[in-house]
This record gives sequence, C-alpha cells and structure tokens, in this order.
Amino acid sequence: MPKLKGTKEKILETALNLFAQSGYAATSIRDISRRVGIRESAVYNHFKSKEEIFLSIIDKYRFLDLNEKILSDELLEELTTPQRFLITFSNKLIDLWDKPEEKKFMRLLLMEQFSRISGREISVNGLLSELRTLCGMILGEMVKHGIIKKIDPEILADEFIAPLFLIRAEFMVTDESSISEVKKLVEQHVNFFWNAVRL
Amino acid sequence: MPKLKGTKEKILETALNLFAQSGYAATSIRDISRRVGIRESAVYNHFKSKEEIFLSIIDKYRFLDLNEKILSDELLEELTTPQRFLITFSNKLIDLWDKPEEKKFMRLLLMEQFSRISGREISVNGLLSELRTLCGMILGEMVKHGIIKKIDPEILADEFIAPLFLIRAEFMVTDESSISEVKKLVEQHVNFFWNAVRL
DNA sequence: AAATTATATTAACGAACGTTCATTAATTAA
DNA sequence: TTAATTAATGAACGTTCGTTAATATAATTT
Repeated sequence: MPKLKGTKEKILETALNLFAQSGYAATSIRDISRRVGIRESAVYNHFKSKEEIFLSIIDKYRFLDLNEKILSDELLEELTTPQRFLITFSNKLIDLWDKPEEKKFMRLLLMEQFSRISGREISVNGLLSELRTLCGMILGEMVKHGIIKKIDPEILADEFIAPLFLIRAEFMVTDESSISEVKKLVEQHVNFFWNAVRL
Repeated sequence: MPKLKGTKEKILETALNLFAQSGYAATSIRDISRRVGIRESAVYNHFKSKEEIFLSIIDKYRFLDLNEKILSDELLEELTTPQRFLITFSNKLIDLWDKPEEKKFMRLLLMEQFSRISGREISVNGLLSELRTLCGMILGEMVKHGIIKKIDPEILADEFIAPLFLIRAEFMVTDESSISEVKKLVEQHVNFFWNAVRL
C-alpha cells in the first residue's frame, strides 16, 4: 500500500472540519476516515481513540499566544496615537479571528465548551481571559501615562473586548464574512470606546 | 398500566436538561426515558422522533417576548432617571437570564447553533437581535429626547448589550451563579456606559 | 538484499443507537 | 357495559458506533 505522508495531519485537519461543523458526538471515525481517504481502522495507527484526536486538536490550537501574534512592532509604534492604535489593534484581532482555522477552532470551542469531553476543560473563557489580560495591560498603561481617563483597567478591557467579541460571534454563523462590514462595525465601536475614555 | 399524567411535559423537561448538559447528539432516547421513568418505546407515544422532541423544546422557549417580560410599569417610571433606569433594566435582564430554564435553553442554543438539526435554524443571534431591537428603541428615544448624546441607536444598543451578554456567558459556565458578583459587574458596566453617553 | 518498521487493508466485535411492533392495562366516551 | 383511546411494556429490527485483530504491503534501516 502506498505510504501517504502527512496522514496524521490530514486526520487532524479533517477532524477539526467535521467537529466544528457537526460537533464531536455527531462526527464518527468513519466520517473522518472516509474524507481522509483511508479505512477507519487505519486511523488507529495514528491515534489510539477518538478522544485523543479531539484532545490533539485542542492542544494544537490552544496556544494562541496573542502577544506574539498581535503585538507587532508597527503596532507598538502607534502607541503615541492611541485611537489609531486601538483601531489597528482591533483590526489585527479581527484578521486573526477571521483565519479559517481560528474560526473553526472557536466554533468547536463554542459547541463543546459544556460537554467536558474526557474530563478536560474546554473553555471559551480561557481564550477570552487571555485577551482580556493583554488588553488590561495595554489600557492600564494608557491610564498610567495619562493618555485616557482613570478607569479600572479590567473594566476598560471588558468594555473594549465585549463588542468586538460579539461582532465576531455574529459573523461566525453567516459564513460569508463580508470582512469590510465587520471592519466598519469595529471602527464604530472603537470610536465609541475612544470617546468614552479620552480625556 | 398506570397513567402518569404529564409524561409529555416530563420528557420535554428531562430532554432539555440532558440536551443542555451533553448536547443533542450525545443524548439518547434511552437517557431521556430512563430519567423520566419509562421505557424508551413509551417516549414514542408522545413524540414521533428524537428530532421532534428537540424542535418542541425550541418552539416552547423561543418566544421570549422581552418587552412583556422586562418592560414593567415600575421600570418605565424610572425613565426620568436614565442611569437608574439602565441599572434596573440590566438587572431585570440578568434576573431573566438567571432563571434556570432560560439558562439551560441558552446553553442548548449555544451548543447547537451550528448543527442545524433537521434543517431548522437555531440561532443565538435571533435572541440577541430581539434584545438589540428593544434596546435600540429605548436608547433611540433617549437620544430623541435629548437625554443622552446623539449617537446611532444601533451602536448604542450594541455597546450596551455586548458586555452584559459576555458577563452572562461567562457565568453560564461556572454554574454557581454568585449573582451578587454579576450584579456588581453589571453596575460597573452601566456606569461606564452612562458616562460614555451622558451629555 | 534482508530485516524492520510504519501504514494500510479486510473483517469482525460487542455495544448502543433510533425506531417499530404486538400486546396489555388504565382511562375516557358512547 | 361496552367500545375506543391512551400510555405503558418487553422484545426485536436494522444500522451505526468505537475499537480490535490478523494480515498485507510500502518505506526505511541494517
């Protein structure tokens, strides 16, 4: 039989697609294997169970490391013009969220966050709180430097993130992203937020 | 055999509990019937399929009719003191969301919104947009009466709702509601929002 | 070239799935 | 009182599930 290189990766990729589309329980090993192009028994050469496939996906995408992915040098240079900074930051976030794999992963998380597959906690809050921490730091610095009003950074972070997240969630259902419309909404939000916090 | 009154309701109630806990696909007719206290075949005296149970649940809880549930007379009297109004409004919303059945229904919606069980669209956005419309109207009136800044009511609605929704979503995972903590967060949000929109 | 390892195949397992069936007891209507 | 309806039962259906075993072949290592 031909050795198809990268079968393991293909299984993970296919499984993410199907899990994100129909949910973990509604997706069978046979569904996955059929799409990969192998028999279901061959899957077990790469993963010892369906749960292990799921957990591998979680582990693969769990590490967002937002700081690295978003905080580029060009962004940090815009810190002197806070409003621009916030818009650029938001758009970077939206672009990140709009990447197909991030989208699918978020869908999977939303669907399975309550199921606790194999005891492991699958939380959307985890991803969110990472983002909240980052925003809290940035906005906290802005407060400290007297760029914006003196408001508890945690509150600022929530107020900044929540509408962005909702915009994102809304456009995750309708698959045709229409990214320009999203960015318009983002800009409107940032303007509102900026007017709320500017001195 | 004894006739147990209300079996149909009991099935719906049990099914909602299990669907909201583990998801539709991971819940079996046997799970449901066992908890109801009948054999799985007896379920089919009341519903012709598993899907019909699911759709019955959706139909039962779909009609929130927010206006009726939230807009009480006492609330409307507070319209002269907008900040108080917003806090009362938010707390009413949180109380509504905190009702066990609403909570479970929202969980179910969050889990199954992407699955499109039996073609029927199951959207969280539907519930959200109803709320957004209501808030848009209220805030639009406030703008028109010169109570708050002149900002697009749709934007105002989004900015007002999003943090509330996120607070809600966050406390849906940790089942111990700690409603007082939620209300503190809500109050902080309303204060932020009020300061952003006041003249 | 031989041995080993990795990856696929076919076949099958027991368990669980949603659903149907004939039957029976209890309730309701005539 | 009888007939019809309702709601339960236990058994069985065909299907699909996750998983395992035995086996064959390709790729890699020796």
